Amino acid sequence: METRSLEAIKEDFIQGLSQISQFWGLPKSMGAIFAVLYLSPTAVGLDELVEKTGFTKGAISTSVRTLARMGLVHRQSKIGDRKDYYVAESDFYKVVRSILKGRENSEFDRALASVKETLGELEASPNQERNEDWDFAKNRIVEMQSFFDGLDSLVRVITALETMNQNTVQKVIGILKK
Amino acid sequence: METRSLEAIKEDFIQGLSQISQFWGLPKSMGAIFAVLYLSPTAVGLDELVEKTGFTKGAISTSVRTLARMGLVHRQSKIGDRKDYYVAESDFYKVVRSILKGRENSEFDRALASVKETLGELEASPNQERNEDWDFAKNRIVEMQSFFDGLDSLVRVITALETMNQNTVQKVIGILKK
DNA sequence: TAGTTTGTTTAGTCTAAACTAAACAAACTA
DNA sequence: TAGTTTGTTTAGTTTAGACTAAACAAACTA
Repeated sequence: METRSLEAIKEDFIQGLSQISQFWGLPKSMGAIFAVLYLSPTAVGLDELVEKTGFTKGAISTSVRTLARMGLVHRQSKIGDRKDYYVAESDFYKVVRSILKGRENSEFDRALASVKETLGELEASPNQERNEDWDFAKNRIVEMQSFFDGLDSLVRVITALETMNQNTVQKVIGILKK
Repeated sequence: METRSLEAIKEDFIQGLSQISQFWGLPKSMGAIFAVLYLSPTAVGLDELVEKTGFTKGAISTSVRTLARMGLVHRQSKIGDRKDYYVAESDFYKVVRSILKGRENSEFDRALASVKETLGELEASPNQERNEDWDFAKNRIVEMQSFFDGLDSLVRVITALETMNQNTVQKVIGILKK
């Protein structure tokens, strides 16, 4: 088997995370940036990110801020240096919880609220509208609500956890298996 | 409060699910189609979906097939009628498992495989490449692997479940809380 | 056979948003 | 003060992919 330089391998990794990023509907630049930071033992500045990823300053600037908002990277300052430096968050469980937390006020919740609103409107319908079709729709929407409420409780519990790690996952797996 | 006709309320619900669909990076048409089917007590044909959603035949045809592949809708035939009819899957837990199952051979797994490949290449590096930078990268990628492996086991267990319902979720929440 | 009724495929359009290049702003330095 | 070094914003380009319109295919019907 042919062996390759560490730099070449890192470049492949960057491409890989870019693909994953794009698969999840996120900008490819975000995956690339995270990949660079994740494999770097030291904090990395914006200009170095430009160099390593091939994106422009503007793209990096906006993407890295989004990453920071999601909790995937952290911004650092060095004393006597006005450059910003970035490091990757390497605790993925922390990342998961950070992303779940950022869910509030999101487009997602607004859309879900509209589903809840549908239920309210149905219940406010005058009696003569209440045929079998109405009953069916009402029941369906109530079912959907209760599913989403379950998910919501789950997310709430996860974000409230003080710690979360491999062991947490193992415990859950244990419960599900039996 | 003003009351509205059942049809008007349904239209709002269709818009709501279209939004959610788009939020998750899926075509809006998929959300709209599912909404129509979900609120319909009877199976619905392609032409009726066109009418109720406002999308063209082509769009409905492709979107509804994708929905079927994901397990969100089911195709039905009526004897002596060569039209296809569709119904919504109303058990969302079933949907979740169906989606998790369909994960194999997906773009996601191919990307993850490339991460695994990165690890293989690192381990095949000649000794003179192995400085602190190499060590750091190797450890980081091993950590990432183990996170994804944990997720993978979890998904595997979920897809293997014979049943999954509100109660399952409640049990998990119970575990996490304590 | 030609004509219908259905669903699929294809070629092209339109839109959203990621990205580039360059102007800008802010904080420092000589 | 003018000049640097940094990050951000903006105007415009590019691209991906959802969607439309129309051709097509397949299965039936007269």
